[in-house]
Amino acid sequence: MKIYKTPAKYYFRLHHVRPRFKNNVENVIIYVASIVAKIGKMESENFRELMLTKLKEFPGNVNLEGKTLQNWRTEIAALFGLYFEDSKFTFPSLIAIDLYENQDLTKFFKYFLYSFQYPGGHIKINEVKKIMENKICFNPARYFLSTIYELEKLERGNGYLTKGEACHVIFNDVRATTDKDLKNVKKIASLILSNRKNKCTYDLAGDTIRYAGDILDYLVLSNLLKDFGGKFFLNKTERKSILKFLKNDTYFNLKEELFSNSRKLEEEWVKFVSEPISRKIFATDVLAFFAQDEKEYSEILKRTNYVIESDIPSSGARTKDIGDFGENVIYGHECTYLKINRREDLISIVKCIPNHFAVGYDIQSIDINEFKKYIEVKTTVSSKKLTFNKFHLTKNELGSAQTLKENYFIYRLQVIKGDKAEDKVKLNLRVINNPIELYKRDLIDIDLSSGEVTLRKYQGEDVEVLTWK
DNA sequence: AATACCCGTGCC
DNA sequence: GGCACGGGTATT
Repeated sequence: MKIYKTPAKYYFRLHHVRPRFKNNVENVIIYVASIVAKIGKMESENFRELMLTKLKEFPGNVNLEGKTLQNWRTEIAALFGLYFEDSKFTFPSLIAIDLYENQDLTKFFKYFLYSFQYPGGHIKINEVKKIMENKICFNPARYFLSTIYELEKLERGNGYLTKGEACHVIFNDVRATTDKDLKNVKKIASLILSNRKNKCTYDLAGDTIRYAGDILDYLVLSNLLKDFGGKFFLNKTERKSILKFLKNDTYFNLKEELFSNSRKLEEEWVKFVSEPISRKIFATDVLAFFAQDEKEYSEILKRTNYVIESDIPSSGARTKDIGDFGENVIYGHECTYLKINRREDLISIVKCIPNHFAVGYDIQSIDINEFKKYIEVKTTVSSKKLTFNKFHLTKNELGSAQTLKENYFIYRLQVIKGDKAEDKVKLNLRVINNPIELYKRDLIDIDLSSGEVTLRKYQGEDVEVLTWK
C-alpha cells in the first residue's frame, strides 16, 4: 500500500475558515441570517454588541468565552458572507436576506459554493497575497464537480470522488488550483483513476483533509452531491444546477487597491458573492429530493398533481416552488384528515388562497366539527432537522392572527432531505394555534413591530403529515 | 493595543 | 478520527 503524496513542486496548501459549528451549520446560519436580515442597516458598534448577545443566546453558547464568541461573529461573516461593514454601518448581504425570506438552506449552499473561490475575501490579505503569487485561481466546488463529471465519462457513469482524492489530488495541488479554464481536469481525473488502480491510500489525518472535505460536505447540503459511504457522486436530479457550476467562469477581480484595504476587500467580496443571487440563478426544486435518478424524477414531474408517492389532492399550485409545495402538502393533509374522519362532504370547503389576495393566511380549512381554520404555512428546507424556533409573520398575517384568534393556525412544515444517499425525505409538521393568545399567556414571544415570533415555553404541537391513500 | 482569521490541542 | 474551543499570531 502506497500513500499518495502531492508532488512537492506542485504542493500548495489551501485553507479556509473552519466553522466551529460544522455539525450544526444549518441551524447557525439560518439563525444568524434571520437576525441580520431583520436588523437591516445598523451602526457597526451597536451591531457587534447585538450580534455577540444573540450568539450567546444560541443554544449551548452561554458558557463560551468572550473570545470564542468574537470568533463566531467574525468567522460567520468571513466565510459565509452574511453581513459586511462600511466605515460606519453594518449591512445584511443579499445571501442572508434571501435565506431569511425563503428559508431555503439547500439554495443557500448552492449560492455560497457557486462563488466561493481562491483568491477571495474570506481569508486574510497576507494569505491572499501568497495565493496570488502562486497564480491560484480556483473555485473548489466547480472543480470537484467537473472532476466527478469527467470521472463519470471515463468510468461509464460510475463517477465519484473521495475526501482524500479531493484534498491531495485537487485542493492542495497547483496543477488543479491554477487551472482556471479546467484544461487539466482530464489529467486530474486520470491521476485519480491510476491511484485507485495502484491501490494508493491518502493521508486522512485530522486537519489535512478538513478543508477539501468541508467543500464536499457543503456540496451535499446543496443537494448537488450524494454521499454513498464516503464516495461522493453527482446527484442526477440536479443536472441543471451542476451544469451552471461547470459553466461558471467568473472569478473575483482582486484589484491592487484592495490589498491595502481589508474592509474594502470584504465589502467587494460580499458584493461579488451576492451577485448571482440578484440574478436568481438557482431555485430549489423540491421534487428533485424525492427522486433517486432522472427517470424517477421525470415520472414524478409527469404526475404534476401529485407529490411524493402518495395521491395527495393538488391545490393546483406549482409544486416545484417551496412555498407552493408546502401549501400543497398542507392542503393534502387537511383533505386527508377530513376523509379519514368520514367528513368528505367538507373537503370542498378547503381552499388555497392566492397570495395576491393578501388575506394573511394561505389556506382556509375546516375541522370535523365544522370549526373554521385559517392556516398560514411556513416552510423550511434543510438537510438536517432544524431546531430553529424563530419565524416571521407579515403585517397581514399578524392582523389576521389578531382578528381570527382561535381560528388562526400556523403550520410550520420542515422539508428535510437528509445528507446520506440512502436518506429519504422527511416532512416534519408543528402546529401553533392562536399565537396571540400564546403571546398573552407568555408562552411565546412576538415582536409586534417586526413580526418576529420566538417559540419559548411553547414549541407547538407535533403533528404527523397525512397523505392521501 | 486591539482585532480577526489561523490553527494547536484536547475532547468526544 | 472528526470537531470545536480558545489561544496564536499577523495585521490594523
